[in-house]
Amino acid sequence: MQIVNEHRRKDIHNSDIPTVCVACEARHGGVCGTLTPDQLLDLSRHSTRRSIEPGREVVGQGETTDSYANIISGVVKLSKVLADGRQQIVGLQFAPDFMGRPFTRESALTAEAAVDTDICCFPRTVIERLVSEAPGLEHRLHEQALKELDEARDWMLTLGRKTAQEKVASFLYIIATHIDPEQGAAKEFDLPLSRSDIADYLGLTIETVSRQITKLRKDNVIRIENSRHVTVPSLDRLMDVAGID
Amino acid sequence: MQIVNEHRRKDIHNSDIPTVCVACEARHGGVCGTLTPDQLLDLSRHSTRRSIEPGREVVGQGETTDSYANIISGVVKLSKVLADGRQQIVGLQFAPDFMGRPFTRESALTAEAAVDTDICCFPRTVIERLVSEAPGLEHRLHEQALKELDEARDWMLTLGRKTAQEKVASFLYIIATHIDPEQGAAKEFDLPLSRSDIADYLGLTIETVSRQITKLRKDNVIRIENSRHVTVPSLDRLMDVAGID
DNA sequence: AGACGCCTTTGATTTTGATCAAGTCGCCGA
DNA sequence: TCGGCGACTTGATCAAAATCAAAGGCGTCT
Repeated sequence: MQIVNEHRRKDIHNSDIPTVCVACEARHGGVCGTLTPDQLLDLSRHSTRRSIEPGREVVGQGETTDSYANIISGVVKLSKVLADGRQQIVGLQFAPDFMGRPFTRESALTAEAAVDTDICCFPRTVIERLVSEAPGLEHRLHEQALKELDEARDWMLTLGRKTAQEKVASFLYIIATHIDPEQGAAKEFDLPLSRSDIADYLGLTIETVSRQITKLRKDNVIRIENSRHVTVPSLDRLMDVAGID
Repeated sequence: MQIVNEHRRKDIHNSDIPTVCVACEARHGGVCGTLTPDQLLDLSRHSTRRSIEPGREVVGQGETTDSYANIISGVVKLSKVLADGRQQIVGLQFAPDFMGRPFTRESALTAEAAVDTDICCFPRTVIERLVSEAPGLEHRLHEQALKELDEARDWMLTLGRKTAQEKVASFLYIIATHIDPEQGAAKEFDLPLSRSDIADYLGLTIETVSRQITKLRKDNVIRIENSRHVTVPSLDRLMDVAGID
């Protein structure tokens, strides 16, 4: 595991106010704005940048989490497994999301990089101290939790009530709009997940995912190259197939 | 809709500190402890008690929510529907949960009483003012959001990866442990949901739910009277069938 | 280049749960 | 007491997705 942790004293000690983490030069998902310059400096001093290759586990289910992290780039899968190995991905986190589970030491999930991912970690003790000092930070974490809750509930509708075809289209829609949130235009992107991951996200098997992707291709809803690179000519068409109003 | 709103000045103006909402005599899911007596009085003055019969909608999907509520007794279903009418229950709220969606005016879901339910409502303006004054209240709301997020993700595993039998057993397990959280003992309770609601919660059809309940009965995992009253002789056995480790 | 391994696709068959279709049960009101 | 109605159950059949099985592509290592 590659650790990069360089604190640039020059940025900190000169007169301009830091608004960006000195360890990773990122804004930490909007948190920076909720902190005073001193608090940001405090946070930055304790932050550690890590690069994670696909498939590497960040936190295992049931392990103690002792850090929070901000995703600088990449995609992280959050998943749960049953005793017999059946697996369900319960959330995807994209930059610049926060990861971490406030106010509990046990992680109920496994977090794993889906593609090459850079994160910036902070010890929970530092975050919890800052939360007690800066109410704006708790508000920011609260908003993140509410966003994840909304996403989880949307996905429950997909898992419980949509057909395989609609599920796959819904997944492509999520990725397409995350990669490039602009409306209207044709979308082109690389899938951050393997067929196996997509199956675990959708509650399907690999074979069903593959067949449904083939069907979307044959129906000209999407184009595919190298099994990972996707073009969506019309997002409206995709939404229609996905059952999104 | 029945409105009960009686403010007992005697409780407020005598010397002892109020720790309980004067409108409904409840503790509002632990919120009371996060407020000063003055703030609690403020909240109580604006609170309104409502009784809701089963099936009545509290807030419709897409409607503006202008109040928060604390569930005094009963069960509330949170659900989402697709354009063609397919429905998914995305959460159940039991007393003394908080309901309401902080920091947004649009409700993405429908909230509906599953059984006779009493709630105590506060206007969002009051809650949001108190949040800005009392950081402990935001913390309390944050914890509620995290609890709902955990429950949603657990349920995603059920929806995506469990069989019909495991789903029904998982549902019974949730109800059993909510009604009576004590470990070990045999559980006996009335189902707060109809077969149709259970189906919408589990992503199944009524018929499948019915067949699986019949099977659990024949396998002596549960006993049933009047199709609503359930006895679970061994919670361990139920957990086993539900695939809960 | 060739061989191995992994991911993906495609095909044949089976299974699970959905759908269609009658019943049954309990409750309420005439 | 009898209908009638809604909620639930049960049975027969069907369809969607899982499973089993066999390729096909693509990158990498030798």
